[in-house]
Amino acid sequence: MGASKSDFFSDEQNELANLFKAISHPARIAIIQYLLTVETCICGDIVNELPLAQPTVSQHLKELKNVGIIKGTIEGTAICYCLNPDKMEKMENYFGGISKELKNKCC
Amino acid sequence: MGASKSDFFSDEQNELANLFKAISHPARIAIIQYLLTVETCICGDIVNELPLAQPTVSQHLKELKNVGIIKGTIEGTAICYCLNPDKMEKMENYFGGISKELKNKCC
DNA sequence: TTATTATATCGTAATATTGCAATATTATAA
DNA sequence: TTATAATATTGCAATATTACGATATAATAA
Repeated sequence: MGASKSDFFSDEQNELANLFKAISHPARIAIIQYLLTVETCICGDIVNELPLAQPTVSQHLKELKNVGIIKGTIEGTAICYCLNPDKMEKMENYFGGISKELKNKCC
Repeated sequence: MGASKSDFFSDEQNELANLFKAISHPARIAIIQYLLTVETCICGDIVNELPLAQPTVSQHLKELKNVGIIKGTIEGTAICYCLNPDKMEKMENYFGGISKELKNKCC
């Protein structure tokens, strides 16, 4: 046996879990943070911003891409990454719903 | 080498990553969901709500407890779990900050 | 005391993640 | 065409996560 009995959970539960898994690593939090500080979406040197080797950064970017949190378009030799507001909003809304619920409970 | 070069990232980046890691599994999303539907914090039978064996559920609860997302107090034979609004708010605020930033960018 | 009930911990197998060197790919420049 | 630059993929070692049977612990009930 091992990891992940996702068949027994709802699509919604699995999607949320996958989105949160994508941002559950400090390097990927840092990538998102960097994308926010850059003026436009045209970036390119994310590798130089992180204390990790190029293949490792590429892998982290792939994971963010796989769940749709970032989008990348080819811009000559470089690649232009930007955040996908829809996915960020999906996660934000999850907490929005929860904090409303919590106000009606004890604790 | 392997997992986690957390020393190279900030405390804030690591804390956020750890919080999101805690909710990056459908079972733990389901646990949070269940805690929200229960009227009061006095619960107990979370095991029966999930398609997982008792030791597995206990392990998932432990991970949520470790990062402070849930709190548990002994209530006779059972244990009363409830969500910690502070941690939920911390995650919610993270997205609040981001969606503000995103409004000023392209994409 | 001896059940019983609820939860936690231990041990272990299966699988997933992280990180990077080496190499491949892709697009432009010379 | 042959560099050069930027990013992706492959392969692999180290480590982490997931799941659960067996067992331990803690609180009440008989």
